[in-house]
Amino acid sequence: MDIKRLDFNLLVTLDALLAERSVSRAAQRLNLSQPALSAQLARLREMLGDPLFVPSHRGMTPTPLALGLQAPLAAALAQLRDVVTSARAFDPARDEFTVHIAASDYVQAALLLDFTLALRREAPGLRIALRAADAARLEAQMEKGEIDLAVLTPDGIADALRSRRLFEERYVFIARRGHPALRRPLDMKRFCELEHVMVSPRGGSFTTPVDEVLDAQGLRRRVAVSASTFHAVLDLVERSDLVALIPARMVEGRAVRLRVLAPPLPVPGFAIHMAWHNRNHGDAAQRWVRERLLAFAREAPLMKKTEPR
DNA sequence: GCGATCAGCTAGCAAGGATC
DNA sequence: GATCCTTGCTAGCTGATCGC
Repeated sequence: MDIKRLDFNLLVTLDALLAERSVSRAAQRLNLSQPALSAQLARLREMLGDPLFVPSHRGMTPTPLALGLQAPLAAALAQLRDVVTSARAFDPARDEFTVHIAASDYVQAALLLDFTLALRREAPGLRIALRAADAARLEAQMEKGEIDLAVLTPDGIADALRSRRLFEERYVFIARRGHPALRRPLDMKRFCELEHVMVSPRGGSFTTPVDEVLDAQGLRRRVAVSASTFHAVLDLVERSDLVALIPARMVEGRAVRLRVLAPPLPVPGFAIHMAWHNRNHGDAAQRWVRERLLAFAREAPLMKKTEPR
């Protein structure tokens, strides 16, 4: 094949078709009309000597050749984007851009809200869209450009994504100020007798790794409420005699209403990473946001002290 | 609802001629 | 030889339409 005759726009078209599996949706994605994209597909078919996509019940199914091209094509286009975007100068004080960040309610409260305010001071033209993280769909959302950056635990990050550790988190024990059970020191027996509220992001679960640690010691705590967000946990603990183990960063600034103690048993903490797609790796604006987030996460004040039990 | 095709339109490009 | 203008061709677009 003579590369001088190759229309590189057709490779972008093929990439969009492989992502969307539909001529109409690929056309929408590229801001072209459906006939224009259909014609480009016809030229791709002629160029590669393969049907590339065959009609199926809903949309188009890629042929083995098209599927085989998907990964190397995506990598090549990402490299091309790197070449172009890294050459573009980026000025946070003047440029206008939007970044879509996916994270859990914990990460949003513990890190991203303050980060958003700090970032806006440096980049007034910046728009930030905070979205709920869905680990199962994350890679596809990033591939489509719906999500630029995700902040989550490493087990939710697909191998194909790039990632970097932001910080380590630990759990603290919380109860409302004036809780009658905490007039005496908190030991394991009292810890297990108290009524707990825990987080189950997918809903319905009443056990966490803490319960496995307790189980190994032949102990059991009473989980009375399972909530879907950490905010609900904080609210319930502040308004009742329920207690909870909660990531330390969640209780920053709540010392007036809450007592924060070290847990009476070793509770494994967790790491928070940021993840991004190869397509954004070289983009100057995206890179700036990632660098600022990394610096912010490592500088952000973390409640290091807990009351003595 | 979807992809493919057609007719008509526009923009870009190469070739050829005129002018300096 | 360089530059400018005209002309014809081609690629690619859109809206309309067809068949599945």
